[in-house]
Amino acid sequence: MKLESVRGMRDILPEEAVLWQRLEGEIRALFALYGYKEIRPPVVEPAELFARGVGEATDIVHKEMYVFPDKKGQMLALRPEATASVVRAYIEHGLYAKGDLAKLYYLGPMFRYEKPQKGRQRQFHQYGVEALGSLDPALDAEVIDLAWHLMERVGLSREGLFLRLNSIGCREDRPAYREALRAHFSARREELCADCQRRLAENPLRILDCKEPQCQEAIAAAPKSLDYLCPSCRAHFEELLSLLGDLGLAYTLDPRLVRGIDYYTRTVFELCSRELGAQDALLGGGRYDDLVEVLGGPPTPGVGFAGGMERLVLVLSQRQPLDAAAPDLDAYVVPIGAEARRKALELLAQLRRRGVAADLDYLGRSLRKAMSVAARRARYALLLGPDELAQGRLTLKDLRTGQSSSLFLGEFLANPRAFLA
RNA sequence: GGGAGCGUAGCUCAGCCUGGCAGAGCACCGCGCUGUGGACGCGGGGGUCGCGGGUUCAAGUCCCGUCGCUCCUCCCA
Repeated sequence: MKLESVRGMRDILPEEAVLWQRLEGEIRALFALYGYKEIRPPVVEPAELFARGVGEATDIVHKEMYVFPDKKGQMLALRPEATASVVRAYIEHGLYAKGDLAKLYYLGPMFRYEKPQKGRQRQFHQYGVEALGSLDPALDAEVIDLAWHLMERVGLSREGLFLRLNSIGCREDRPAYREALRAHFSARREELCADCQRRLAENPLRILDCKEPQCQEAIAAAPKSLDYLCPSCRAHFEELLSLLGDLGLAYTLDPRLVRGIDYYTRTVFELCSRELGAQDALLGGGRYDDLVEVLGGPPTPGVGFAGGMERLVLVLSQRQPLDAAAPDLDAYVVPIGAEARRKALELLAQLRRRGVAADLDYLGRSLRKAMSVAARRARYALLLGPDELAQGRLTLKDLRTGQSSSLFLGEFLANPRAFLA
């Protein structure tokens, strides 16, 4: 039997990994710029954490979570998202007792058992931030500013993106809104699709998300969560909109935006790309003011977002195809003859100790072939043959211009950087 | 979970409809050029045609199953 990677879990090969490294670097740098510190929770957690945190009834937990017993029968889960883990760690280590906001970020693999397709894998990677401990709408605005800033930083223009924004209110507002939706849709039950008739009983909020044409009219006429906000939630949302205006950040109010995780309260948002297909959400997030308490900590509000690495890589690489031929070395050493090769190994070791990225041929290729590899991988070739050995020199060839020059080995090694501009 | 399309060389794909020697381009290796890459020419290596079963004198081609990928639905990152 041929061994292959598990369905929905793919290899990121060196060519693509270059882009991943660049993105991860920019993400870390930007998060640090906003005062977020990295946290690395485990990939495996008690299954119950997600059942309680994300919500037993959500698709993510109910249908898509990898759950398995360990050798003692404890039910574990591969994390389907990281917010619940971060909050668990926040409570477990008493981070709320440090007397300040906890601003945390993470980067890593998540797992959901779904049908794989473009922009959706079973093992995928998310980056995200969580700010725990303040209800200030300025923090919502900061998180959204960070999201926009990150997109700009990695090279995505504002024109190709749009931010969907909504407020779904706090837990006091929810029952009244749910009833209003139920009343509205019950009256028009006949025009709803089969799925939505079922949702009517289970969770009428979900109907807003439906894309069936036959449901659109009823959805358009549905009561909006914004009309059911309590005075404090309304004030919070209005302040957020005003702050976004000050920061010049575009948004589209979307009364249909509900999101698929139970812990959200008040602000919810998604940043989407116009250049992707069905899976167009690059990142999504919002407030979760009850989550810390639900997971056993002191009442603590929180806000954050999570973005998908794969989707970012997808958008970026479809605008700018990956360059497989990009040189990865400063210099390629090309020895001629057995004696020169011994000397070349020594030269190579010294170059690397001086911070010069260098390599040589280990496949016994011909000089011609070695030069061709050199041209592909490095800007400079360092030739070392009997002639050079006799004089204590080496030949430096600039592979871009084709110009060669002869240098004394000692002089070159004293400061190789000076010759490898 | 439901629907559609596609799996042939490392990569991109042709061949399948209408069964009859497994192909092209790129990449790789060698030589022309034994101390110098990109161009050119000549030559070469590489394949259980995704996997399993069936029909047939004969299956890459037709049928069934299965696995994988892609798209839609769904869900979301």
